[in-house]
Parts: sequence; C-alpha cells; structure tokens
Amino acid sequence: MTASEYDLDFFRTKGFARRTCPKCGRHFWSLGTWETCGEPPCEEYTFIGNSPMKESLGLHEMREAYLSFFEDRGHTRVARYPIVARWRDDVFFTQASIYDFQPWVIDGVVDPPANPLVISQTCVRFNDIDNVGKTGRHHTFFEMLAHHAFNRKGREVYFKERTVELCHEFFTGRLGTPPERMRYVEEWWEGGGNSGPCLEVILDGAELATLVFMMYRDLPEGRRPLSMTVVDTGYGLERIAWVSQGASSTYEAVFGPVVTYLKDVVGASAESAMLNEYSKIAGMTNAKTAADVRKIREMTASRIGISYEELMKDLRPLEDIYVVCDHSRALAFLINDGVVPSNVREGYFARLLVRRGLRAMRSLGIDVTLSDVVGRQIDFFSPIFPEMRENREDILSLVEVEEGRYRETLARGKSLVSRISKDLKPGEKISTEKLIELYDSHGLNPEIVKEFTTIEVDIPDDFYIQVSARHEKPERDEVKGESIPDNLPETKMLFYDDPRKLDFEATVLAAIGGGVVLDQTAFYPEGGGQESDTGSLGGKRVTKALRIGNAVIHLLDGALPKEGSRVKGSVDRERRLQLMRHHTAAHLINGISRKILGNHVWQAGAHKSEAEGRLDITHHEGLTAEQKNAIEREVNRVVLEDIPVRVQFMPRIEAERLHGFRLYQGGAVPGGTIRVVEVPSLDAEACGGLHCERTSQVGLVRIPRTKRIQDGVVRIEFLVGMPAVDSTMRESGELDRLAAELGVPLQDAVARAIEYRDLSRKQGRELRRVSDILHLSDSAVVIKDAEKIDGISLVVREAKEGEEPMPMLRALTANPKVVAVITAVEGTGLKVLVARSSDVEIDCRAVLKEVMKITGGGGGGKKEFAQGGGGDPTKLPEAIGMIPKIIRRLAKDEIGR
RNA sequence: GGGCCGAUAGAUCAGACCGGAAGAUCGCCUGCUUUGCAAGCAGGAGGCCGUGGGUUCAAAUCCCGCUCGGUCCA
Repeated sequence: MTASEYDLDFFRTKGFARRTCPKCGRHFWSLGTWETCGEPPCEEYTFIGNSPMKESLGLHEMREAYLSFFEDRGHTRVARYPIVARWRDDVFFTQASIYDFQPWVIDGVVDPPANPLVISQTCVRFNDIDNVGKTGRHHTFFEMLAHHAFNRKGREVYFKERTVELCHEFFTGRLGTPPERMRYVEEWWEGGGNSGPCLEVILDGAELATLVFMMYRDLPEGRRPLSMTVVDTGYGLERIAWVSQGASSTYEAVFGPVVTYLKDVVGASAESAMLNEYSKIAGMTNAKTAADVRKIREMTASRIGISYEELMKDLRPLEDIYVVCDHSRALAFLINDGVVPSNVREGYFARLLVRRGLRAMRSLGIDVTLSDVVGRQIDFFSPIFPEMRENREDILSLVEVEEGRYRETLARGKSLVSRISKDLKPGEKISTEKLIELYDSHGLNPEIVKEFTTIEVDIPDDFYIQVSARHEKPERDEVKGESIPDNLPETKMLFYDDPRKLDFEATVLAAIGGGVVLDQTAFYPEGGGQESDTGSLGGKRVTKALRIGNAVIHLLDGALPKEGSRVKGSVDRERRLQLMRHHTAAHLINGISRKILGNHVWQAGAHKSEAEGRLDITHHEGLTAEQKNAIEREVNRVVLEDIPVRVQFMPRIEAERLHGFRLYQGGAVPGGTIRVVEVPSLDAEACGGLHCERTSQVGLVRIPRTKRIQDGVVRIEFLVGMPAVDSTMRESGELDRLAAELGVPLQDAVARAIEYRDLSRKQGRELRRVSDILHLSDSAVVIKDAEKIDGISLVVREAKEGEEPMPMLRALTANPKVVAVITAVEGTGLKVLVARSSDVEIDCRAVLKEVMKITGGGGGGKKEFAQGGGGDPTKLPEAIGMIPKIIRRLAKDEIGR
C-alpha cells in the first residue's frame, strides 16, 4: 500500500489536502480543515438532528435518487440478484453487490450484464446480529447501492478518478452536502483472494460508502496485477437515508410504516434528545459483550442526566422494536428468495431470525404475530420489488409454520423447566451446566428459563462464550481431492447436437489412467445428478464416462486403445433412454411441486439412475398423501399433454433475463453460455443433462414414496417408463395375492385384514386372561399340597417347555404365606425364579444365592423377587432338594431376630 | 457439515445414573350418581419400551450401528 495508489488528479485539481489522523494514524483526503479522519471512535456523529444534506429522503426515495443519478451518467440499471447466492457454491448468501459478479465476471469468463452498471443489491450478513437494534446502524438485511465498472485490456471503462468524481458529485451535487464535509480515508481492501486500494467515504462521522479498486490477485507467492481491474463500490442505502434525515438511527430512518406501527402497538415513547445522545455514543463503538453495551448506556445516561434505569425503561422497548423491524424484513426477503426455515444451512438463519424476532416481541409483550409484521414489510417493499407481492401468501404461511414450531419448542421447554425445578432441593439454583444444556439442546435461552420458573437463575456474563466453547473441536485434516489432470484435450460432445445419435467414430486423443479421451463422443458423462452412459468403445466395455473441464474421459474395461487410433463407439440405448426419461420427469416434478406446494419449492438435490429417480425439494413439512397424489397425477397429465421440451444454449445474461434465477435449480453453473432446458409454462432450468424431446416420451410416472429427509427438505422418489409399469404390476400382483389369501375380493381385503388383526389381538388377550385364571385356580390346589415350613407354604415347581413362569409366580404369590421357586431349563442353561407373598419376611435373594451356589451361575433381584440362571442344569435336582432346608434356616433366622 | 438432547399407553412424561415383576397424570370405555351437562365415585381397557446388533444368568435400563424427531453452531 503506497501513497501513490491514492494520489488522484481529482483530489489534486479540486484542491483536496491529504492529512494524517492523529488518533488512528490513517491518511485522509478532504477539502475541509479537519483534524481527524472523522470516523468513530476518532469523532462522534454530528449529523443527528442536523443533516448536512439538502433534503430528507426516505428509503425508496434515496434508492431511486442513487440509481437514477448513475443512470443519468452512463450506467445501466440492473435488477437486484437474489439474497441466496445460488450461482455460487462457496457462500450461502449475497453479502455485497460484488458477489453478483463472482466468480464468472471477475474471472473474465462471463461478460457483465452491463458495463458500467448501477444496482441496489439486497444483502444479508449475520456476523453482527447481536448489534442489531443496539448500535443504530447494524442490520442483518440491508441494501448495498453500487456502481461497478469492469476494465478489460483495451476496453477500459473507468477506474479511480471517475469513481471518486462520481461519488463526490453524488453526495455534494445530488444530495447537496457541502463539499468540505466529505472525507476520503485511505484503506486497503482484501477479499476472496483479491485486493486493492480503497477509500472510505466519511461524512459527519458516518461511513457511507467504500470505493474499492480491485487490481491484484493475492497468491501464496505474492501479489499479481489482475488482467481485469474492477471498480467495486458499496454505498449503504440505509446509512445514507439516515444521514439525509438526521434521524437518531438507521432504524428510525428506514423502517417506514412498520416502525410506526410497532411503536403504536407498544405505546413506546422516547424523548428524541435521549435517543439522539444515545445514538451518538452507540455509534462510537461496536458492542462486543454485554459489558460494552452497559458501558454505552451508562455514558448516555450520565450525558443526559438521568439514571441508568430511567434510560433503559425507554430504550429497551425501542431496541426490541428495531430488532423486530430488522428481522421481519430480512425474513421477508430470505423466504421470498427461496429459503425455507430449517435446522441446517441457509434455513437455520431464517429460523434464527424467527426466534429472535419472537423473543423480542415477547419481551415487548405485544399481541401481534410475526407474520403480521412480515406482511407489513412485504407491503412496504412490494412497490419496489413486485415479486414479493406475488409470494406474499407463501412467505406468510412459512413464517406462521415457523412461529408454530417455536411455540412448540417453548411448550416443550416449559414443561422441561418445571420438571427440572421440581427435582431441585429447596434453595438450590439451576446450574450453569443445566442452563447451557437447556439452550444448546433445547433452544431455551436463559432469559426464557428465568420466565418459566420461580427458582433463582444465575446467568453468567460469559454464558454464550461457554456455549461456544462446547462447540470447539480439534481441527481435522482436509480430505484431499484426487488430483485432476488439467490440459486435457477438449472433446466435442455429440449428444448436445443430437441426443438420438448413439453410434459414432472418433480418434483417441489421450489414454490416461484407466480411460481415454476422444476428439468427439456420444457418451454422456456423469453430471447434474444424471448417471453416466455405458456402452462399448473399440470393442471394450465403457463402464463410466466422466467430465473434466471440457474433456470427457471414458473408463474402459481392459486394455486401452492407442493414442491416435480410430475407434467405433456405441452407447447402450435402453439405459440412455431411461436416464433421459428420469431426467425430464425430474424437471416436470420440480415445476409441478412448485405449482402445488408454493414458490418456496427449489431443487435441493437430485439423482437419476437407470432404475429410478430422486428429487429433493425444499419444503417445510412432509407431504400428505393428497399432495403426493396430486403431484403424481399432474405429472402424468403433463406427460399426456405431449409438450415439447425446448433445449437451447444462450448467453447467461439473456437466460437470466428470460427465466430469472429460478434457472439455478441444480446449483451453480459455470460459463458465459448456459444450456437452458425449458418445459414451456412449467419449468426452465440451467441444465447440462439429456432430455426427452416431448413430455409424452417420459411415459408412465409413478411416485412410490416421498419422505422428509431433513428439516426443510422433502425427497420425492419416482419411477418412469418400464420400471414404473413393472412396479405397478408387481404391486397389483401383491394385492391380488393378498386378496386371494384372505379369500375375499380385493375391495374387501383391507376390511378383512383389519378384522383379522383385531381378532388376533383379542384372542391373544383372552388367552392370557384364561391362563391367568388357570394359574390362579391351579395355585390354590398347589399350595394346599405344598410342603409347610413354619406356617409358610413352599412351592417348588419346574416350568415345562413353553410355559411362562411369570404368570405362575404371580398367581402363587397372590396367596397368603407363600414362597415359590420356579425353575426352567432353557437350551443349555437354566433359570431359577424365587418369589414370596408380601406377608413373608424371607429374603428371596438369599434363597436364590444358596441355590446358585449348587448349580453355578449368577443372579440377583429384590427381597420379594429374585431371579438367576446360567448354571449347570444337571445339578438342578440336587439344588431343589436343598430348598426346604434353606427355607427352614432362613425362616428361623427371621423369627430369631 | 459438526456438537448436544431425545424416542416407554391415544397425549404429556416418570422409570435409565445404580440391569432384576413396565408406572403416573390426562384422555378413552363401563357402571353408579344427575332432568341434562360439567363434575364426583367405583371399575376397566389400552405397551414388539423406535430399530438392528453386542455385553449379561437377566436389558426399557449398559455399549455400538441405524432410523426418526428436537436443538445449537458453521
């Protein structure tokens, strides 16, 4: 980072001076006579209640002001990209406008949609979620305004000079900020393996934009200049609106009717002087811990001359309102863009927002549902983002489901906490360990636990640190991917020109490992969830074809043909056709599921083999039989419609314009030209797979099973063509056999089976009852004949093969003054059970022990009942003979006591 | 993707630490009481203790897979 990187003609000619901030040591450029860089903590906010801009603009107005300003200056306005970065596989969410162009545009593979362009990109970031509502400027969801220029060799658009000029003109010209108040702080930016100089734009204490000049690629061996330099700017829409209004916080500035509505419901009032002071101080620091937050609050209280408690009385409800505003807005966009709340991946963040939002509403004590608030956010944003109006009902229903889930979690938690409380001794507190378990395993944070119990709860300051310590684990070695040879020659893929062509001739370009690369091939390589073709090549069996870059490697059984030789190839026809049918069916089911279940349905994974297909879709609950049937029926209807399946290559930009980001069902797709598979009016996907030409060629479609494979994802298993026919015939054959075995017509089989099941249960019970009666009456006789020892009837019996000893014992010991010993020989071992009636004092364990002494083996139990076994069955007669003696002795011991 | 918790009667859960006769509450059924309802009283039905292995004389209980659910974290 050298000074020359920032030494712009623009600054020089306009008369900017470069100074060094005495507090943070950073360099900055300004027309004014500022001493410091202006950014907190070096300086406080000065715009609150005193905006430097000429007009006060709302969120929508400010967005439009920005976009049209740059549009008027040669930039093309580009629609926002989804908040879920489906075109990338390295991140979940779009966190900045530049994410839209990584990696394809930045790598030079794809042309940008326009150049230069201007965008308001919706973003989410969760790393500062704890600061939301507290600092006045942190959000989980925000819009990043940006103008971008991509400079390729010989096709430069603009770089540093023009960027700063435009930025300066926007703030001073368009928004009317006095030029001397702008400060540009020199910084260095690094991200995603790239780096470059950047300027932070500071106005009256607030950082409103960052102007990044991406010009290097950072490699382990050092920094290399990029072949394409990129202007990557980021302007905080919320912050700029905030400053223009001089509002106390971004929340007050941008949440429009929603914040007003919530304040109304809560009846919150806060003196603006208090809020203004608080915001100035809150802006000074990032609240990292509970202690930091408290410090900020104490400073505020002392500055406006009230007590900490007085301050909090007004402040806490406001913070909760801001949290609800922020989270509801983020949720509206997340769900709109295809996130289904769940316990994994993207879905977890949506769940997190619901739960935190509900927690805040709970502490506000208001009788409003989260979906109501989300609905208001949708209404507020619909004029700008019309897709949200279309998805309104779907979004709200997912939020409602999620609210219900949390209610259940709380209900479960409540009874759990009350059970835990009940088990505590008087005066005992709920331990920290228990609190951590309640949070980590049951989703109950300590504040909720406190609400659920009257027992004292001590929450340690470092509670969440202790929780995260639980999640720390030793580092694991990364699994090494197999080394992929690069520089393979390109293979012409004949199946894209004509999927029906199965026989071909080709030249062997390379023979490596167990496979060969050809100049052209009809073999479809494994990809997009579609399994590879098989067949023959030069007389050898092709077991699999793999795609590496633009090459197809054919794995062969046996010796490889020589490089340069000509070979004849032939693809297995039935397998290929079946793979195509399954693949087309997957697209149909995907589109139909979306129609039937809602717009939140996205493909979450898919697999198509010769025998069956699987499609995983995002959905919040298992499918009902009705939903499954509806999908199955509709798929077959569409098949019969005989709709042409349109397949065409087109520029990525055009495909996105025609079909939107719904294209990326299967995840990120590389390249500037993508292949779009479209079933008109139903589904369009970027897909490299092979498909039927018309839906009718799919044939019969069956959905034998759907299941919820994880929270938020449902798997649909399907069969098409002959496997579907075979499966249907097999099932109907089974049913016929069932009916024949039951001896009734098929339509009566279910009723008959139920009848039999109930009968069998009833008879089982009856049998047990009768046997109990038998044992009971039998026991009376047995006891009468039993040996009497000191008034105790001693019954010794051997259970015969298949006889249950337990009911026998139960019956015997129901009589007064009885000791019963039952033995049984089981296989090679034996079993001995000793029980007595409750009016006898003899310890059954002692009896058993004496018996086992003779037979060997072990055993134990309780005074009234003991059992054991494992000894030598041949010793049993001897042991039985000893029993009266043992009882006599033990009985004497008891009496002697 | 990882950690933790859980699965026992129709429902909610004890029992598990420390292996030895499967329990409670609500609900359900029958009878009594009541003009009827709610309630009360008396009685009763209802369980492959998720699944597959292992240890043991003996497993709901201990150990290991698996399935499913919950939850926290990335």
